[in-house]
Parts: sequence; C-alpha cells; structure tokens
Amino acid sequence: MGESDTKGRGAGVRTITDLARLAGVSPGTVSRALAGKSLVNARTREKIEALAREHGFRPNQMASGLRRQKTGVIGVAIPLGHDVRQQISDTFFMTLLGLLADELTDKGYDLMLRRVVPMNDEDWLDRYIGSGMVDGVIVIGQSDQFDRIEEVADGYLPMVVWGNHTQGQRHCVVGTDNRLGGRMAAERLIAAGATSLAFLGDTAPIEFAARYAGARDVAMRLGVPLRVLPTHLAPDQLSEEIAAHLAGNAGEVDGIFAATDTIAAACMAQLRARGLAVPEQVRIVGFDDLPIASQTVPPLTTIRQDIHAGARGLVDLLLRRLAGEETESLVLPPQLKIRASA
Amino acid sequence: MGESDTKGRGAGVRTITDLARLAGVSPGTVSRALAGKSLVNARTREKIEALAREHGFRPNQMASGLRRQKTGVIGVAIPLGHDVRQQISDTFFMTLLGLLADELTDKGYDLMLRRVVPMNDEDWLDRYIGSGMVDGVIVIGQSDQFDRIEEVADGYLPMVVWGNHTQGQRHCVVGTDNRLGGRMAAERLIAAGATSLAFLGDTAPIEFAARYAGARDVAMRLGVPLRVLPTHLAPDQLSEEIAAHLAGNAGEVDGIFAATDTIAAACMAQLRARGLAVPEQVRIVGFDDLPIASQTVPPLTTIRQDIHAGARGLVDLLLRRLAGEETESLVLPPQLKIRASA
DNA sequence: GTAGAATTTGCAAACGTTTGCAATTTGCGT
DNA sequence: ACGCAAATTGCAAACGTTTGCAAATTCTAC
Repeated sequence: MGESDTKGRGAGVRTITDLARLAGVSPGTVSRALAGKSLVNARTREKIEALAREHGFRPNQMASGLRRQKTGVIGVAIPLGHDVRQQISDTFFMTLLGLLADELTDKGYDLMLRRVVPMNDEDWLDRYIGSGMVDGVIVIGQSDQFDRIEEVADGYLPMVVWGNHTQGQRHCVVGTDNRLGGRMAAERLIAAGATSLAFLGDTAPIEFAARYAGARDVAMRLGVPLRVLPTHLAPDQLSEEIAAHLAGNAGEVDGIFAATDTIAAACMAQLRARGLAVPEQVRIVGFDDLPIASQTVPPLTTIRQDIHAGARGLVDLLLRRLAGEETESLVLPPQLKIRASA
Repeated sequence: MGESDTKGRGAGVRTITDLARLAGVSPGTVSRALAGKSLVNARTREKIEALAREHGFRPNQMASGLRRQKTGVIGVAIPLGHDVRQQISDTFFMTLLGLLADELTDKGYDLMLRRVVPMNDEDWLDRYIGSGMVDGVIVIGQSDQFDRIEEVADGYLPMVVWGNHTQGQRHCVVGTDNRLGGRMAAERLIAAGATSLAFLGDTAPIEFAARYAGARDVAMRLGVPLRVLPTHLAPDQLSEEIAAHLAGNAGEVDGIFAATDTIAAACMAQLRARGLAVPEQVRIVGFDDLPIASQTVPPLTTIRQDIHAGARGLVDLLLRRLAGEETESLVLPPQLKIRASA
C-alpha cells in the first residue's frame, strides 16, 4: 500500500536520467531498453520497463526527434487557394483527412494538420518543410498552387499530393482520373436523354478543370452543347448562385454535370424548388459518391472516387519516398455509380 | 548573377550557427535577431534577416521546442469509443476539426491530430500528454471515456473537451446543452401533432444520452410514449437498422427524434421508401443543423449547435488554461430550427 | 583456471536552439 | 580625453534523448 503516485504525470520521474537513477543503470541503457534494442540484457530491460510503467514515464519526443533527426510526424497541408472557405464544407477532403489519420496511425506516424492561405503566405510549403517538425508532407488538393508545388518537388522527396495528374508533371500525385470521370458523366447524361449540357461548378481548380475537359471531350465529339455555370463551394453562396443559374438558363439545359456531389445535392434542391422533375426534365450527375449521394431525392447518379484507396495510396507512396524511393504517381480509375438522377 | 541557390532548402545553411558564421556574429545574436528580441542592434538584425531570407533559413522547431519546453502544437484527440467507425462519417466532428484548425492557426499554433481507439490502448490520453509533443490537448467527444478524462484533468490543466456537461464534473468542457436540445425537439414533435415518439440513435455516448433524457423529460411530463430505436452511426449499417426499426414499429410511431442530422437524413430516405409522408404521417427532428439538413426532402427541422462558437470557445479556453487560468466550462444554447419535417 | 569471444553496460559527444551572465562596445556628458 | 551608464554582443550551459566507442562483465571451450 506504499505505492503512492502510480502513473501520475506529475510524478518526479520526467527524464530518462531520473529513470536510470531509479533503476541503477545509465541513461544510455534505459534509452536502449525502452527502444527495444537487442543489446540490453533481458532482466535489465524488464526492470526498466516495469519502472517506466509504474511511473508513467514517456520519453520526450522533442528531444528524441532532435537527436534522431526525425519526428515521426507527417504534415498534412490543405491549401485554401481561390476560394478560402472552400474545403470547410468539402466533405470529401475531410473524409480523406480522417482516413489519412487512421492510415498514418497504423504506420506509427502522427499527423500534423495545417490549413494554409497561399495568398497571404508566399512560401507556406517551404516553411512547413523547413520547420523540422515533419518527416514528410501530404498536400491535400493542388488548389491554384501547382507551380509552387512543382518547384518544391524538385528538391524535396518526401512529399505526395492529392490532386490531378497532368502529363509530365514532376511532383508525385495520387488522385482520380478526373478527365475520364468527366467523360463518363457526360456520356451518362447523354445516354439518359440529355441534349443540352451544363457543367456546374468552378473550373479554376485543376481537378475541376479536368472534369470539365472530360465532359467537353464527349460533348464536342457528339455535337452536344455544353455550357459552364460557375459556382463557389461555400454552402451559403452555393444555393443562391445555383438558383440564379437556373433562372437564367430556364429550359435551355436538360443535363447537369455537377463538379461535386455537394453541388449536385444543392442543385437538386433548387431544381425541386423550381418544380423541375429529375430525371425526367433535367438529368444530373455528381462527382465523389459521398454518403449524401444515396440520400438525395431521387438518389444521385455520380462518379465515384475510391477515397479509401486514395488514402492508402497517399501514405504508401509517402512512406516509400521517406525510404528514399522515387515513386511514380498513382491515378485511380473513377467509377460510374448509376442511381436515379440520370 | 552569382547568387546561385537562393531560397533552396538544399542550401548549405541549415543551422543558426551556419547563419551566424555568414553574418559574422555569434549564434546567440542570430537567435535573438530572428526571435525579434529588442536587445539586438537594428542594423545587425537587418543583416541577419536579409541573410535568413536569402538562404531560406528556418530555425529548427524541434530544437527550439526542446530548449523552450514548449512546442507551439496543440494536440487534438478524437477517441473512437463504442463504435470505431463512428466519427469518420460524422460531418459534425470533421467540420469542428476544420474550424479548430483555422482558429488555432490564427493564434499561432499548429494542430496535431490523433484518432485513438481507447479499447486497444488504456492510456491514450496520458501518452499524448506525456509525449512532450503538445503544449495542450483538445479532446473531441467524450465517447465512453468520461472517467479517464476526469482522472487526467485533475493533474493536467491545459486540456479542454468537446462534449456534454455533467453536474459536478471536473474537466473543462465546451458543448451544447444537449438535454435542453432534447426537450426542444420533443416539444416540437408534439406541437406538430406527434402522439407517440421514438428516439433514433445510440444512447451510450453521453451526449446522445443527454439528448434522449431531455426528450424523456418532456414525454413523461406530457404523458406521451417514447421508445428508443438504437442505431450505429456508420452509414452502411445505419440504413439497414433504420429499415428494420421502421418495419418492426410500423404505424406505432408518428414522431421521431434522431440523435443526429445524419441519422435523420438516412431515416427520411427510409420513410420515403416505405411510403410514409413527412411530416403528415411521421414528424422528424434532427440534431446539429448540418448543411444536409436544408437539403433533405422535405427540409429537416433540427436542433442547431453553434459549431463556430464551439470552436472559438475551445481554443479560447485552452489558451487561457495554457496561461495558467482555471477556466469554467462553456455550455452553449441549442436553437430550434424549424423547417418542414416537423 | 584461463584465453578469447560474446554479451552488456557506461561514457560522452552530439542534435540545434535559447538565455543568464559577463564582456565588450557604444553613446553621452563633462 | 575620460568616466559612467546603456546598449550590444559573445560564451557556455542547458533542454532530454540517442549512439559510437570503449570498458566491463559474462559466457564458452579448452
């Protein structure tokens, strides 16, 4: 019953040296024991481990990181480019983030999240990398920072980016084949009877631009008109903008390809408000296959991104790069998920 | 044109000592100059800053952290208690996370994200705190870890938790008054004509338990029956479970209080599939006021949580605690948002 | 019992920064 | 030109861990 402060962080043993004194060995030995090195005697190790457990001792990660020149932390940067409030509402990015956290935890890494506003901050990426706080970086979304990322990639290996793959680019990217996805969407709309198409969403982000380009491929090949109805992603602006577009293009569009399921869902609400029947009068296809896609009325036909494979790919490639390997980009196939909206 | 490697991380100047040599001063002076201390001559500072900029030098955060005994990093832990896949689908938590990142960035902190599975890992919280990697901790969701959090809170000041406030608890919490929210939901359902209520969702997490308790307060006071229809949060199980509940309780329930908007949305899809009219045959109220709430058909009446205020409150309280202050908990008022589903 | 190898340990120097203290320089008034 | 205070700088010791090397111990085989 003497054991007073078991497992208290407030206890007196904060450093590896304290623990060494208690165990009657040198700090070096404690370090080796706790690190599971083979060069320490089994009985010594047990004693040290027991003491460590008893006093709730954890080696200081900062000191360890400094000495070993690695931190066990992966930085995840979300650049908020053109549209600052963009990703907050973007379920896709947030879900990807959650999966990344799981995946990295599995591999023994921690995740440091940073949202950056490149406009205010020329060298966000250099700063992140140079801080010495992260062993590698995952960038979620190229936003409008393609060039900067390219620049950095030349001199810094452990970086992987979620986004669009462009012919000949130098940074390692994981992402869906957006252009192919765009083609699939347009084909489906036309197959479902659409004769005049619209792309609903901002075409500035290159992922979206690629989706639009894919749709245009098909539209031009088949001689179907295709217009762009630009919107933002923030939920408040979104509905109004869509409403304005629908009012302005009344009756001229019967097939909508939304850059995102989120946009598609908002659009369906507006279509319903205007009394337009989906898919009879207007067909609509989304992108992502978020959970919301199966809950709209009618359920949304969409281009599915394999987000789990994406997260796995990102950390897999990053770890290989941390090990020094020069990896290729990973382009995932999109998949047409037919529901009822087109 | 001699200037070769401007701003390259690969450059030769990696440490403060390198830079000191270049500037012809001592490392100490460089440190002071870069830290903006007042005791360094203006001209010296300028020269040093210029050199630093030219060579893209950034002081190593690990070393700095070690020496100063603070890291500039706030840990955010998401415990995945009862239901491991829980929060992945939980838009609310993910949105909160995004807002936290913004808020912390504003205050000059970084955010380290860790998802923990307490079942596999007795002392996740102690480990996080003791790692020396974070200056403070924000826990998102109490899950089933109330007791452990209480324990830790006694000896560790800089921790704030998002969750439910319970009379007499010792840890500092920020969250909505769930019980009041539950009362508001039940009152609204009954005012909208419901005569037999059901709570749809898991009652194990204490936030949800409190919501249920609020509904029960009202139901008992008014003599209206209230049953519990337990579900998980993972989207795949969710729909089936709801379908089963609806089949099993056909016609016996005309007012549903869903623990979450996500659950409510899934439920509305199932109601529609069974041909039950909302709100004529079944009224339904959600919780959170996520973006999805305004896009369901019909739009969802729900109990709004002020998530922005929550994020601000969390970091505000945490910073005060970092400064040594003992702060009270912050309980935010819920708000009934009437749309069309009840 | 002893040489030699094999296993365990201890020592001390890093890792890169910050900071109290002392030493130096500068400025000012006379 | 000199003394004194104020303003700058340099020195060196931390922060807590890891790790190459050498020293000490244990083991093995004769």
